[in-house]
Amino acid sequence: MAREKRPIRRIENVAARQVTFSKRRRGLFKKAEELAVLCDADVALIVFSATGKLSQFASPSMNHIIDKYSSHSKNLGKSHQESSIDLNVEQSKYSGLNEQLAEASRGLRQMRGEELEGLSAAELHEMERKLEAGLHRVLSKKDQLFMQQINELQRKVPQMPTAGTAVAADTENFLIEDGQSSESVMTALHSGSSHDNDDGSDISLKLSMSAQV
Amino acid sequence: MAREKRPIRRIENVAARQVTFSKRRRGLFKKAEELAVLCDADVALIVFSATGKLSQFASPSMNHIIDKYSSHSKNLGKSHQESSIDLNVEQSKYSGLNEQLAEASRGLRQMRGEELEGLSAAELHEMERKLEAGLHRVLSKKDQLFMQQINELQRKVPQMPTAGTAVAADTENFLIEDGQSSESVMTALHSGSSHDNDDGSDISLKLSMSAQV
DNA sequence: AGCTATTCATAAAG
DNA sequence: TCTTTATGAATAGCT
Repeated sequence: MAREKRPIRRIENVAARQVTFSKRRRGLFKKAEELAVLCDADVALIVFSATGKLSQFASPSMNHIIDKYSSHSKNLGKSHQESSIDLNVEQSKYSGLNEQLAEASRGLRQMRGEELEGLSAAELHEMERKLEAGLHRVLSKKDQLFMQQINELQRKVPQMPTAGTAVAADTENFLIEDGQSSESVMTALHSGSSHDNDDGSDISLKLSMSAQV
Repeated sequence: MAREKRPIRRIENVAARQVTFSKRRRGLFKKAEELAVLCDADVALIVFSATGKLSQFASPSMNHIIDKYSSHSKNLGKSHQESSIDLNVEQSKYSGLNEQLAEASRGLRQMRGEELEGLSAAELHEMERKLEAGLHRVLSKKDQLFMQQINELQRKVPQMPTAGTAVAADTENFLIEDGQSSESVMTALHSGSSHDNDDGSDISLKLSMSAQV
């Protein structure tokens, strides 16, 4: 779609392939979300680059859709039905807990900025307020911690001029730097960042019923 | 992309939504396949129409990619082995529900900036990063929402000078990546078509269970 | 990463 | 749904 039409076959040049991958992946994910939003469809997109990097998008959530997909394809023949029933029974026992957990997980995801699709401007504003409040407390706590450490060091090394300048406590030069996070807007589902699973403990079990007409 | 730009929000008119769904779904699948071929990537795309019809595309195969995805979603189990195997693992998870709920709740409280006492500077920094990321997404979403509303109003009131300079609502996907090596083969699978009678006949009730870790 | 020239995708209408 | 057409988007090749 540009200076020249590109035949649809594997791009041999590695650099060119990577560039094209980046550009097209972006476009693909954008269109996936547009389809989900415009047409009220459930969409899940998983992409592994040739080098193994994962990108994903899901609306409403990857787990939801994969579950739906699994149960959908099982209708095609397995004696899966019985285990399904068992599971449902099993599930009802815990539905109370499950709901609580689902709600907590949803709260966490929203705090992370995921799953924002359905929210109104007012609700978004409320989220913003909460996040800012939380951020403020975390920053305060961090400052406090640094201050403690600095004071402690100063006590140990009284020779050092207590210059207030040293206190600046540029709260930013610490080891963790993640720099790379992606830019932009949009609610996509994501997981697995480079050095830690954003809170790997996002477990949710939910019981849902929906009627689509 | 045509006679007029269509704002990216749910299409209310059922017939129009259906038409758009058909067109865009075709385009999306085409691009998904092109990405897989051109860039030697593993791609899985699952789409459920608003009426519950399934369409799918997968580069080596859906199972291959979902498995890869599952194991990629590191640590703790994945839940979607259903297509492959164990439902037993699922059950064993029930026993830990309480713990999981407790942990999720703790996560929420920490996101709110409570209970920060025990954390190290590095952990605080990480919390800060997460909160900022979440805040950024929320703000972006809010901007996006406003933009939509403004655009909508401007379309309704064309007399109004387009003063606002319709700032490009930079809508992008948020993808996060992770490394892992892999090889890829190519086998495309594609199925699905739509034929929904939005007359309100296609009714489906579903009961689903999902566990996200 | 940005920039165009082109090709592609698609909204509206038939 | 399929076709046509005008127009907005995506993107290949460069820098």
